[in-house]
Amino acid sequence: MHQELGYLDKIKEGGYRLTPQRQLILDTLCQLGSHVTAVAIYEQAQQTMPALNQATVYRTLDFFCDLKIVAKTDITGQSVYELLGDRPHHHLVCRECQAMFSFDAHHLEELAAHIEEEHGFKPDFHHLVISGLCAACQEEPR
Amino acid sequence: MHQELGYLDKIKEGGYRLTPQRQLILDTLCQLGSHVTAVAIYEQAQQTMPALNQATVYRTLDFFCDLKIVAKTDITGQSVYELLGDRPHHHLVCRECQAMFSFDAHHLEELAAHIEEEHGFKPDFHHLVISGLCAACQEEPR
DNA sequence: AATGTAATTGCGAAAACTTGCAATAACCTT
DNA sequence: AAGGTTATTGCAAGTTTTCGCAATTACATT
Repeated sequence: MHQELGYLDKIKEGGYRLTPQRQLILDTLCQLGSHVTAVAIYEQAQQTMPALNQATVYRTLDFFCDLKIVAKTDITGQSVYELLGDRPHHHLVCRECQAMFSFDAHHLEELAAHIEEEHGFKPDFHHLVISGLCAACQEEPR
Repeated sequence: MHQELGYLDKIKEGGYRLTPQRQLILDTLCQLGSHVTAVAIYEQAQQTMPALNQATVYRTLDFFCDLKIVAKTDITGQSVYELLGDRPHHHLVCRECQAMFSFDAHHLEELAAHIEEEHGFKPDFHHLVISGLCAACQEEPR
């Protein structure tokens, strides 16, 4: 159940340190689930560690993004964070109702091939956000 | 040469007003070229219109994004803005050297078809940013 | 177990961005 | 051309996010 161990390894491997703050923020991300704001994470985590600083939360989230432990996404003007599992996945965000859907990475493989062929550029595709109109909102008149 | 007219039409069509501020910011975007920060736009535009306010710049850029006149992109933690031409295009950003490359939208058509088929979701693909490793940086040892 | 080194934190201040509100001005109608 | 309506601006205050620096502390080494 706890794949958190994998995250801890990633931190250690890079020669970085495993601090209580980092563990706490990781736990909090697990607890709060997907698409949480930095402030929400801060408020929740602070209940366990009152001395925790906002700046530390921002820095830690940034750090996790660099390690690809966490993805930062801009959803309709809000920055939200989310733990990335082992398997890369992507998001479809409806521009009307803001609903989010996940979709698997395998669709992107041919796109990746095209890009690499034409531009010599090797895409990462860690976490893509595609905006559009969901099925439900396509039905509605307005 | 001046496709700015097209932009002006877009504004009018929506029932919005064409103010000197909006014209100025549009001009400034043309002048400064692609991938400029809001602050850079403000500083440049202010030389022509000293009373111009920062908040107006942010609101105007947001407004242009809604009208799809401008795209806002997060490049390595910085928000940058760019005029969109008639033809949608997308960006490849190298995670090492931060170089940017454009690529045409037509590659995305089959991806769009897949997504629509499987999820009933109609993607927009106005402006995608794909991170990865450019040809030059793939060569380099580190 | 004690020590040294360098990554990480907290703090305070700054920068970046947003928002509510009253005043202004674009543009539609006459 | 003048007037009315309402979108848009400027201002000032608020919120969110970043940054420099000194103090702390994780962890490798002894």
